[in-house]
Amino acid sequence: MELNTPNKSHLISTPLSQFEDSPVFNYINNLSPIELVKSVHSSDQSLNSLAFSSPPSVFASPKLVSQRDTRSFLTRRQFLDPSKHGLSQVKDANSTSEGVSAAVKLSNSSAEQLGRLASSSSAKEVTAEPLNEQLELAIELPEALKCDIASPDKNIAPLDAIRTDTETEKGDKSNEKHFSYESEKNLRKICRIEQSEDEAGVDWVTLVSNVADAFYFESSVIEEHSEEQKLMVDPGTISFISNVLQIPQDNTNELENSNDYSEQETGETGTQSTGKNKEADKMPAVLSGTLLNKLVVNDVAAKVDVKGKKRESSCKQNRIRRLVFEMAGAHKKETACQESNAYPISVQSDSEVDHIEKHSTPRISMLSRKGIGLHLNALATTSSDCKVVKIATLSSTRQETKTGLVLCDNEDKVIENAPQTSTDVSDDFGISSPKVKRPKMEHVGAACKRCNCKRSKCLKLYCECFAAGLYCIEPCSCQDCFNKPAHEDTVLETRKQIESRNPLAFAPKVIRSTEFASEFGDETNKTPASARHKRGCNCKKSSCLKKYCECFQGGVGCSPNCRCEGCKNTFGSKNGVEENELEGVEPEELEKKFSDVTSRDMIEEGEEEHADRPIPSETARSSIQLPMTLGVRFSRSQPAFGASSQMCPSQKLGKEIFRQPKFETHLQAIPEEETPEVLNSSCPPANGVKSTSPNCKRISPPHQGFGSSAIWRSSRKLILRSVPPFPSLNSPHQQ
DNA sequence: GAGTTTGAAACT
DNA sequence: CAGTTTCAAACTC
Repeated sequence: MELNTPNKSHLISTPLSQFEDSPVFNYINNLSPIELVKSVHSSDQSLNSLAFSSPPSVFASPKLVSQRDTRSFLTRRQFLDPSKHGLSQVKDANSTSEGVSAAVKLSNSSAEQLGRLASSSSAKEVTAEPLNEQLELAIELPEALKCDIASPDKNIAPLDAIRTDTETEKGDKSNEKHFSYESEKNLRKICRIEQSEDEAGVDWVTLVSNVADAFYFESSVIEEHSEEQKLMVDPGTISFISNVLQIPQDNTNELENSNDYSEQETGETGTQSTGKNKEADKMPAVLSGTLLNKLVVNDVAAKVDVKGKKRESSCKQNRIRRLVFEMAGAHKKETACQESNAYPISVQSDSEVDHIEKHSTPRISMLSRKGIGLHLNALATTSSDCKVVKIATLSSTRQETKTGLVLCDNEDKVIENAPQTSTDVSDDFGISSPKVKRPKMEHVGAACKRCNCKRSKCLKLYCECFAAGLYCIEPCSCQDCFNKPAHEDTVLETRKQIESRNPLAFAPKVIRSTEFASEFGDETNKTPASARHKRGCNCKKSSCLKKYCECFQGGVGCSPNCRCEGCKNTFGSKNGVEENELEGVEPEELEKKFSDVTSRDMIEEGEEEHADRPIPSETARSSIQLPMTLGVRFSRSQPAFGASSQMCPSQKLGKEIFRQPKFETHLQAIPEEETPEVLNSSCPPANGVKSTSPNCKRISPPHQGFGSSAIWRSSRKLILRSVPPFPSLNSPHQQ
């Protein structure tokens, strides 16, 4: 456990100094204050590696970078804190006796460093230790740390937090391997959880709907507000945050308990953790590892956590949340949606959390997946980066773990599978209608995605799971599947090969309208869909009115890039001309078509169509976009990703810019969070689904989120009324 | 659930 | 780059 600590300090200290000295470092710092901070943090903990390593693709977008920076603070802190805490904790533990071994392990120097870190992160909690050079690093952190410190529970929390941290670290170290391996399990579990969520979904949905406002608020708070502010803002939020933060720790604890990493006190919480919890915990741990942000939060949470033992339960939730946060933070940061998502959760009281846990977890899982997936993808692509991170800490190591890859993948797929995502989303929300759920169970599975590959070994893009960057899981009916953690190397290699051939192979297929517009110009804008398929479709017989069409499947209109024949994409024909044709053909026909396809699928309930079937592209878009933004979850997801890349990868833009994005991913993972644009485009169906669901309320937000342009038009009404979302996408025959 | 259709992915 | 084959999802019955 502690083994790493000395090394860490080592690694961290040297690298940092070096980096700082390097011209490059200076240059970077000059670029933006935020970066400077990052650098500092990173230096402190080795997070740097993370920061640097941060998945390129994901971070590619400048926006993301900025956002990240902000989050990077958090994440860094988290890392640092955890490690710090761990150290500090160790010290404390020593005093207490628990951490003795740890303390012993820690060399004086290492201990000092750790203490420094700890002090920086959470001065109160950690006794002020002599700050050395590292203090500088700490200094940068201060604000964030202060926030943590600010946490009311400091006094109390510290110990717990520390313990948890230490435990987490221990657990992490010991478990790192486990994580990698377990990560998948966790993911799967998450998926399962999601499914289970559906059951509880209703409550969750209600919560979500209720909290929607809070979400926005949250997001703003989280992102913008300093930690201190957070504390100031709301105990509840704080608790939430703390929970989130704690999750890792708690998780670690739980993990330890479950895993036998009992080295320490796991006893307190550990026993409680049930199988689910364990799973969830594991997942979180992994996630936490991957997500620095989570870590940061964790620190705070730890402090806050002190309050209650609810943590245990909350921890699980928190873990999930973390994932969400991480996802949001890492990916979107900006996207209010994510935050909102996270926030809502955070806002909830522990009891609420517990109550929600089930629900939230699934979502989270979804989100996490996405987020993770994205990260993972980035990581996968930049595995090296991840490795670098390892130096930092357990968390980093965790990131390295393959799980990350898995997650990333998931996201990708999700993104791609917009339609499914929609369904997934609906599921998430979905909780809503039971009807939806069932049909979606597939989706649920889809959420995780399920494939049915027989000859591709799930190592080709034919495999949705693989294409999405996800590992195949139980729900899959694939044969001779190599897309499993056990074959990680193979998977990664295959991915590389595919990417070498087509760098965008794993990039999101759908691109936002904006991006799109920028690239294509007005035309794209004209198209109804808010987003476009990056490569475009090549449909000849489906008229782009069936899921065979990726554009349609993604819930986006066809673009000039499409080589489709007889395009009648209800989301927007590839050419204005065609649209015109359609339109010209007649609004009526369009309506019919749209209604037939979309409406049928989407709007079953009726009136909706009204809305607007015709939907002028623009109107649709506008409506769509709005929804997206509104859709807490969705909006976030995309923004974050979009900005960063993950979410919305505009395909054309390039994976680099946006990786994630497949519709499905959005939907699946997060209807809430990520769905964003992509989802919007693709999601519509999902939305529709949800909307249909009895829980229209819930749905509405999602709808927004989904925002497929076309959908949205109808969505307006749909949202309010319960529209069946997308037609084909979700349901189906399904129906 | 089996069979067909479809279009992307992969291959040549 | 174009043509063909392979593949698995989407769809139909």
